Amino acid sequence: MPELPEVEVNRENLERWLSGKKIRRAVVRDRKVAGGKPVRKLVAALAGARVVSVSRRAKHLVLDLGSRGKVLAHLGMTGKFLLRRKTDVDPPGTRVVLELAVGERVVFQDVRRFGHFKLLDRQGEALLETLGVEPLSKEFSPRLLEALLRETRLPVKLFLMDQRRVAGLGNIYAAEALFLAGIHPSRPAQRLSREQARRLHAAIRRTLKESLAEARAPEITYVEEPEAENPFRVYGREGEPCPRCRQPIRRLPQGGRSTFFCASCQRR
DNA sequence: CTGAGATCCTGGGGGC
DNA sequence: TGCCCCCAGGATCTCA
Repeated sequence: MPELPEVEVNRENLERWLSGKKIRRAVVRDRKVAGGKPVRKLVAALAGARVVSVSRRAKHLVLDLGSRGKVLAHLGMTGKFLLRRKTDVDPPGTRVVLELAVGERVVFQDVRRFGHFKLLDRQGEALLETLGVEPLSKEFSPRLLEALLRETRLPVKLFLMDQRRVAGLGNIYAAEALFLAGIHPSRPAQRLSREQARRLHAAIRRTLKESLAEARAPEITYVEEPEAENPFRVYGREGEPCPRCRQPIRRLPQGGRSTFFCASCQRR
């Protein structure tokens, strides 16, 4: 579920909580997060390290520990970083604890354990190098998107989810962007017109920026917690009326994932 | 290269 | 109420 906007908000939080701070001690509660690599090395690198900065590349986070190296973190499906104070209990699913000042700690929580928190090694660097263009960067122009689309006949939905082409979109924002652009998710990437490429470019930026703003907004907690309502236009709305034409939203399996779209606004 | 399917993992929801 | 099954999904791998 965490895609670019959610990962960016985690980065901003970490930057605030950790940048310039010293990690007194680190505890890895689940060795799986370390990606099969020795936990001792990770813990040793973290203990006593000062965090220089926290950056993001697509859905990956990089904690710069200066001379101690770097940590590569991925939120997987359910990962998030939380700030805990003295008396707070670490939430279920806590995988890593970074102790800061007395009683203050940053926790990596990941219930479903798809996430990673590991030292950035050669392999990690190689992985980062395979990533495609950042969709919110200046470099990501309509022309560049058009050129990338020309490279493959993949259905455009799968194209958008391929991190080696455009990096940071997942199942949700790929569907949302295609809806905003009025493009059918099965359409081969190669066959988008220039105009469609331009619209898709604008739609990607819009949906990411909107969600980023939303994710940044401090959550309002009500006494009686109302079920969070679905903030998306088509995602998770099978059978509900399309916000534009009122026709029912349809669900289409693609690459083992569900794509939600409007068959009337997004023609083949 | 392309696309499908399995895998990892867990909690929540639906059905009975 | 309780149990089972299925689903969700990011990344990666195998297979046709």
